[in-house]
Amino acid sequence: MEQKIIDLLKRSNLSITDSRKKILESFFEQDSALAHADIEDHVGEDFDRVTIYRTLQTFVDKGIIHTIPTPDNAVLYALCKDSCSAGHHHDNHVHFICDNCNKTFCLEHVVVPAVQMPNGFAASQIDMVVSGICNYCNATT
Amino acid sequence: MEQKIIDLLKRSNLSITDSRKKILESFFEQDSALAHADIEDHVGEDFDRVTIYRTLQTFVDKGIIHTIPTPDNAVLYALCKDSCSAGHHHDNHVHFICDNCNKTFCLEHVVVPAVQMPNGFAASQIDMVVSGICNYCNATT
DNA sequence: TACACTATTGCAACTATGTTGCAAAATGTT
DNA sequence: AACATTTTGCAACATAGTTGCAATAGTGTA
Repeated sequence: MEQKIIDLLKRSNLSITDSRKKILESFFEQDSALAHADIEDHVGEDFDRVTIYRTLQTFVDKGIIHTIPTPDNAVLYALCKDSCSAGHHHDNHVHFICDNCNKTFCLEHVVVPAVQMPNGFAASQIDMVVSGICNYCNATT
Repeated sequence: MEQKIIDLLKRSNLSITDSRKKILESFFEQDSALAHADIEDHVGEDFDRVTIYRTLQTFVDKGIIHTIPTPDNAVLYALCKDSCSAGHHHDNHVHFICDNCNKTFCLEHVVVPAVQMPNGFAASQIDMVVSGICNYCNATT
């Protein structure tokens, strides 16, 4: 784990710091997307709020994580797959928010469908967020 | 216009107040969706910030307006079509954000397509936000 | 390993956004 | 017009996010 994280930082041309390691760790330990507050909880008092903001921004810039739009307007972050590179996200999958456990997942294999735009409108990016009940909650109720 | 607004308020079982009239007016004068800040600009110093928050919330509850999720996590509001009623929004159209003029539009006639969910996931609501260039900006550049 | 250079962090202060309780004012009803 | 009910404005508070700057830690080089 430790080595995996260090490799990822090196590959992204980032220096290896405690905060970056700890924050990336949060993402690897969790299969769902994380809000800023979740990360603050995970890293505890070790790091300043501002450091977390800046670190997340750095990770987004380098293509390590991506942000997820949510209907309730909270900012969520999730790990990018390997096909993302600095400044160029390949984030065309559907995101899923569970109404029960409130976790957000990247449905990596569900591609956002194309839609026919009205005359004059040109689409460059499409975000699709589905909410409902996730597979874990469905299995346990 | 004045009468149209009063009728709408009456139909929604809301009392007719200056702030509600002025805020509804903002929506009727503008064909695109409005952020809280836009409304604050439009109504000027006439009303308290808190009043605007509460009025918008009331309108959402009564099915007069609906919120739009945006990728940059700003809250936007737009008028509902007549098919919306209190507590029951029929908001299954696609929303469009122009990268040029930054306005947000409801594409009333573009219905959100269905997507195949992975095993175990049950969808109850789907939000789709498209960004690109709107018809007005395309026509004038 | 020690040095110097650069990048990163923490702190403090600030802005923006949104919420709550309560008293005052406006609205609707009789 | 008088009353009961809503709605509003104010003040205070809570949360989220940003910026400048000095202190600190990380990196490459000798």
